[in-house]
Amino acid sequence: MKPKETESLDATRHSLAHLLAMAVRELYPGAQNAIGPAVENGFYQDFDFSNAHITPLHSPLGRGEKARGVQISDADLPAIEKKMRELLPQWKEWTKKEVTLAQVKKEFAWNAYKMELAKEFAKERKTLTFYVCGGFVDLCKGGHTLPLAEIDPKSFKLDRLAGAYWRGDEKNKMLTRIYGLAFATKKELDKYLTMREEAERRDHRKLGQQLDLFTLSEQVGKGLPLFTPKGALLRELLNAYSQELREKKGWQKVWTPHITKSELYKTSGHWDKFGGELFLVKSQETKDELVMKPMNCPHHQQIYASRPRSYRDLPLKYMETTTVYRDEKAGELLGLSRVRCITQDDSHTFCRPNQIEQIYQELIDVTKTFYKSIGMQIRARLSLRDQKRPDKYLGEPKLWEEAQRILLKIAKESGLDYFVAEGEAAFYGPKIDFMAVDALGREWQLATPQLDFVQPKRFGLTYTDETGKEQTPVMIHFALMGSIERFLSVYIEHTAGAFPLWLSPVQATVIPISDKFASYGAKVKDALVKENIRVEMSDANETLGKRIRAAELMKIPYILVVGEKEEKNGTVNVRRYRGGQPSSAQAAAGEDGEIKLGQLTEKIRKEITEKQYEI
RNA sequence: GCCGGUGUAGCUCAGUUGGCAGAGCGCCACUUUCGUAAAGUGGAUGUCGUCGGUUCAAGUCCGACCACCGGCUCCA
Repeated sequence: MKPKETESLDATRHSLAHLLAMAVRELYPGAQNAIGPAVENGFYQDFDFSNAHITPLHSPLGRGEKARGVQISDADLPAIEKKMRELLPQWKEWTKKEVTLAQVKKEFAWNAYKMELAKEFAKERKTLTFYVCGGFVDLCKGGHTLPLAEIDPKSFKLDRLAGAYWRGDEKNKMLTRIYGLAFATKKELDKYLTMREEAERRDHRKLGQQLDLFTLSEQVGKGLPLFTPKGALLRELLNAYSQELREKKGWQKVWTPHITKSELYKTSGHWDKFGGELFLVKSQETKDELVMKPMNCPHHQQIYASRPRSYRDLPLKYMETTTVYRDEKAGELLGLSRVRCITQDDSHTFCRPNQIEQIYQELIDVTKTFYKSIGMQIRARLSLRDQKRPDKYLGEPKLWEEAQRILLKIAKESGLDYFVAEGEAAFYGPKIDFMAVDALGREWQLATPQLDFVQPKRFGLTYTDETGKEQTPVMIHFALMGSIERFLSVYIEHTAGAFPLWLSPVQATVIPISDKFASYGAKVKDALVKENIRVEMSDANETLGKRIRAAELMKIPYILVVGEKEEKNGTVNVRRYRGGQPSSAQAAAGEDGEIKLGQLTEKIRKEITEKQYEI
């Protein structure tokens, strides 16, 4: 979409927020409306219904019996939407009027929220303006271009109800927010709704259940997922690959415990920042104040500090896949995407400043390879500190500038598609975030190499340089997938559960046409097992169609049908996931259809080893 | 945490104004042995989220709690 069109669409969305306010105030006299900007896909308006009542005209229930305080639910949205459409034709022209605070008070004395804003704006010496349309007056800074009456009444829709704190502050009163969706045309609105349905179909929580990958138990606790054999296999395969790629570049596994004295995080600086998120552990034997580890960097630094280091030892590359624990707010937990036990494929590298570039290059290489193998595109976000708020960050400004200069150079030279985001840096250093783009076009922050000059200094880490002087090493944090749980939530939705062959928990299923061919089926299965291919054989007690359907629903990449013809020729009839019944043309091209057993195992083996992305 | 919604069989869901808890899939048994997305017959399956209240009678009405879902920066 061109910027100009976006602009006018936003103006329309903002205007619709005004219309929404009018509709609500007609149906619920006394309802106070608050803010109402355009948002990503539509608009919203916050309301306080505590002084509202339903007009008798619209609801006989409202008559006197509950004069004050109305509760509304999703069921009321259609009526409000209908009212909006009714009012729409009158919204022909926008009139702007500059007003004084006194005039605002005269119009909006009943609306505490409008008054609060108006008083504030007056104090800031902003010009107060009214915008009037369709006979509806509202305090507004403007931005209305189109006569609302001209839009397609079907191009917008009220979406859902939500609670929202007044001005986004949880100390304030919670208002009822009504969200609407609006697009330039009905067609685009429908397209968006279809996309959202698709996202729902791909919801990792749903697929996790359908494909038997993980489960949540009330008895275990919120945000603590349990992985089934298939899910655990997925985790292991991904992690093994993540570690294998780094192992090839010199990273070495280390191991650290899951609980630690809280002292460690006081030294690292995490206590002040994340103290509230720590799970506390009580020792019955000692007086130690223990916590579940929320991250691994301090532990890895203790390994570094365990003996004197020379510049010849650097870079020192540690990696560890381990679970850390964070006590997230209950309302923020969600499937696998927000959990309280987070498994990181973590690594920490200690190096000299002049080695940073090389390490980054290695990490970028690893990242590119990994994401290519799983079929996701990546983009890099260069996260720098907010220039205006230096107090948010630890460390000397000079080190920051140097670090930011280095990262910018690396980003430019890596050939990565990158963009700069100010104010997104970690408190201890700038970083490059890799954003993965999923099948629905959504972007997710996953892999993140982060440069850290602060922690090594705090822990007093040193190495002896070639002149015999003590120096502080630089530390680079890096997790390829970030958190495996969160990564899986994204990846399940990206693939809709149809994983590439090398990651499929079950790679092939053998389906003998009938019991008569079960022994040949077993032979085929054994041949695949011998090649370390994950294969199952279905029980011939069900009809062929039903077994094929079951295999398709479980998204098994290779469906191998064997019957009389196959047994006689020593072949297998290959049907790929979602490929339908193999045609003779495919067979001729050597793709699906009849294929010699030996050729099949070779073909599958090769596909697995090459980790080709094929869904 | 807060606002709104939902909670009935393993899964997806029905259950009118309060009156003997249901369907499909799955599961189990038997029959069928099949050539590419659901064979047939029969059977088992429930603390209707939990606790309390109203009632002759509660899945249904009232209250509290729990879990899950949508949302809570984007300043008229």
